[in-house]
Amino acid sequence: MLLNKLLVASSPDGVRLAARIVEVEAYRGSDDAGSHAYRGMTPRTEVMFGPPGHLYVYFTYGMHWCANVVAAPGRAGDAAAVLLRAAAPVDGIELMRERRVKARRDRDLLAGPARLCQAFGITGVDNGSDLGRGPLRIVDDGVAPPPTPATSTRIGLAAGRGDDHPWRFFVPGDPNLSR
DNA sequence: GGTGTGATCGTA
DNA sequence: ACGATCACACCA
Repeated sequence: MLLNKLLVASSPDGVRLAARIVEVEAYRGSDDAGSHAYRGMTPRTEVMFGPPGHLYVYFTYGMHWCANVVAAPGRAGDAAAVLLRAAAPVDGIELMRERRVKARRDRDLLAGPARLCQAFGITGVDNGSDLGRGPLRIVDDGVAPPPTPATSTRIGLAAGRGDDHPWRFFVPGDPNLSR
């Protein structure tokens, strides 16, 4: 359960960035038509088939990066990942504002998978990085997950492409959720 | 608050 | 040809 865990990054200039994860989506593999891994492993999705706890980063719409945490698949040889969709700023808000000039208010800094990557400086060079060892980490600082996480269908999927699975999970009422 | 549209390019 | 999106314009 990633909800309410802390995403932490130390930028090159030593600034600590931290944000509390408030919205995620689960993606599976061969049984999930909405997943990049649906049609098996490709160069792009290789990391998704690898060890859990690593970062799967992909490029989409010709301009955006999005980041997933690789998870343990239901069956060996299959794939699973959790897309980081939104987070609440905790530390390093100044740097986040510099990287997200278009954000009108602070709750827009991390409210969306590509926005989150922009604020944290996550790009393709981070693909495959180990979240337990690298400059990007996910930390449990003792804040419990919401007792009853809210759920919905996943966002941005075409009809019939797994869009009916209720695999979006979020902290109910959090102001930093994606649109 | 909501809806609609263009941007921009790697992937299959 | 299309996408696990965003920003902006416009309407309410």
